[in-house]
Amino acid sequence: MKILDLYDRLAKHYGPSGWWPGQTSLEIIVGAVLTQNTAWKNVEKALTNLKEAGVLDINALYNISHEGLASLIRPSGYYNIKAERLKNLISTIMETSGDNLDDFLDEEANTLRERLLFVKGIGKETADSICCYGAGKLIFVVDAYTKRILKRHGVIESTWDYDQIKGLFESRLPNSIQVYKDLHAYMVFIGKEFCKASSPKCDACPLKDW
DNA sequence: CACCAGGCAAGTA
DNA sequence: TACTTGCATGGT
Repeated sequence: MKILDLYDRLAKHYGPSGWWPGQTSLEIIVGAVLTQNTAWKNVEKALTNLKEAGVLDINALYNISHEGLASLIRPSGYYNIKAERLKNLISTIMETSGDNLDDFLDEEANTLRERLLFVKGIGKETADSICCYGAGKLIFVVDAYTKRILKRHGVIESTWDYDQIKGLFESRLPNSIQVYKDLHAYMVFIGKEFCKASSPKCDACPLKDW
């Protein structure tokens, strides 16, 4: 099957992806919000600021002011709206599980996903990143690169929506969290390097004759 | 200088 | 359903 072959080729080409770079589950979920439409390098600066200020902590994030939070995450861009989104997420965690993030994440996969999607500012990609990388759930993360790559290889039509593409991967991949994590990362690697919207470099692409 | 980065929500037609 | 726009910093 094509999707399995896709994983095999990329795993051989790249090896372990190293994603998600976060150390703790809290760092991963905060990073998931901060990286929305933003380069990871800028997210790292924001995360460093949060750590140095001692607020990479559920209670601290719950108690910090909007202005204080916004100023710390400034390097990751969209700082006002992201401060709001982080506050919304932290509030939902507090209301659901108190300050126990592990309890919040230790929930049936689709229940967790729906709780996350209910939060204003958490869309499908961010929710699924939190489920997959933060909570270790077998939920495949779809992004714009993945859609473009599959479309260019004739696997899908442009009418396919997010959940259809997610379902395609989940129905074809083995039940391995490591496979889910690495394959999404590989799709981003390929998208950035070889499958850009303008000036794609198909000659050098590892998926040339996939 | 232009363009992109590991999106989302709200508004319009 | 399918576009369009605002949100904002930092790297290439």
